[in-house]
Amino acid sequence: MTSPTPARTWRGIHAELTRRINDGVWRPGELVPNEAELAEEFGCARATVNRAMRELAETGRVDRKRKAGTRVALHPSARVVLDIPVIRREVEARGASWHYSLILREEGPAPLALTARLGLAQDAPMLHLACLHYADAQPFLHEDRWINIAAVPGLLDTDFSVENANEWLIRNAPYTGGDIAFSALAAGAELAALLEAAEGAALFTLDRTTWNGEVPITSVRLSYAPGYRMHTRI
Amino acid sequence: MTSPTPARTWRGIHAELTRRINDGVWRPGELVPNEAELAEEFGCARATVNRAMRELAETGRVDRKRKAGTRVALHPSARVVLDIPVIRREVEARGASWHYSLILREEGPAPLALTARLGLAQDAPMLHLACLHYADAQPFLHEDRWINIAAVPGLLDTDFSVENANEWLIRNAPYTGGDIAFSALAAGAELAALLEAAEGAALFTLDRTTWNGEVPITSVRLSYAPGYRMHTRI
DNA sequence: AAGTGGTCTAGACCACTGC
DNA sequence: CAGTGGTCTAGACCACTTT
Repeated sequence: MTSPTPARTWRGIHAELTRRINDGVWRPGELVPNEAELAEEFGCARATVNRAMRELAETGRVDRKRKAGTRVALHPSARVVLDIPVIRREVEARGASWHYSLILREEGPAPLALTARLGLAQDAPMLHLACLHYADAQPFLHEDRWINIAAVPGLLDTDFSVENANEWLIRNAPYTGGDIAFSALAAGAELAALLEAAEGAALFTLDRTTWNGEVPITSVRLSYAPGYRMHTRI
Repeated sequence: MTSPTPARTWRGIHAELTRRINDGVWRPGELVPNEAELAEEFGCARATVNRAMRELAETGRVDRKRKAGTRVALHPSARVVLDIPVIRREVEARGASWHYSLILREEGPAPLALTARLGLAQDAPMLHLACLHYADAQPFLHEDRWINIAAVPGLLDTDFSVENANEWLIRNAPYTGGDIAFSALAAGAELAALLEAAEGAALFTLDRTTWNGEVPITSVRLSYAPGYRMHTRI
């Protein structure tokens, strides 16, 4: 086993620390030497060790606390970075041509379940959009979206039968945070018809709500056509 | 809108750069000032700007290339960090008690589709395990796993009716990389029965294959009971 | 060849937190 | 209070990429 990564670099040190954890030199829960000691051992600056350790902490391999030191994580959970691209680009990346069709546009109050979750008044004006994204001639995903009209200037002036909401919002409604949930749902009759799938088919579904500070921006459910896989590397 | 983050820190600079992108001060595709110039503007060291910029690059807000400089990303894709915990802990985090039952243990060759994907000989000795994880008395997920016997010392000596494979492998078979795919699958008759779900129910499914260098370690499919949601914050 | 980001250094001070 | 990680600095050299 040669080490293709040069030592003394933060990558080299990261690799060596990873090895020590994997090989059980440092056992789960165990306290590892502090940065100053490791810097001396590796003959490098403390900042270099810090950089390597920070990566290990970000991926959950170690837990770090001031004064308490650094410990090998007891329950290393796999941490995965998912890239959720703009839908058009995802379709095009598959070599298909993308197009898009607006199915529904409606102004009015949202379901109570939604306004409650967003912390909005029940009668807050919302824009409800539903659209289909196609890969070539095939339905790719169904987008069901509610947008907080008060939070997005210019929203009502935009023609979403031409402009697609997914990309328009990225450009025009920045957000500071939000949450995402993935699940599997059985296609109801209407959704099945739209996606040209069998009723009850298993659909990969993504629910995303975004906020700008305290202000809710939009809540969307993306239902992918059957067979969709979201893929990434570790 | 006060700025609770002090300027001059990398977080403060990160926030200010983010603001400039969000507010359109720097448009998508546009070249932003180089690190030295920004360091001068903010009155800080270049390393501090570098740290802020690195975060922006990691989350896909900007694209950086040596010599070419830093540009605001044209197609910002949402980058999401998913935490996939050890199953037992995930169940316990819901306040349920976890238990586990081995359904199948079989040594022998794997299906051709699998060996081919792993780059193993068709007759490579593999261990096939199937198990169910429970939250209290309710089936939580079904685990269908193949393990490369040659790559995992001590594998055949382990009693997986007592020890659960998920955690045993974490401790005993480190990996350097792999891939993960999420999808939605309809429950077949057997799986539906095991999960006490209706046949055809939509199941959230995770396929994960891990490698240690060039050596395939294990390939597993986790099928969660209906209703499961994988959740994270942005 | 030259410009840009990537990294490293040696030192310093600060912030948090367990004791 | 004292030990540890978190961050910042000023400077340097390097690696990559475009010109």
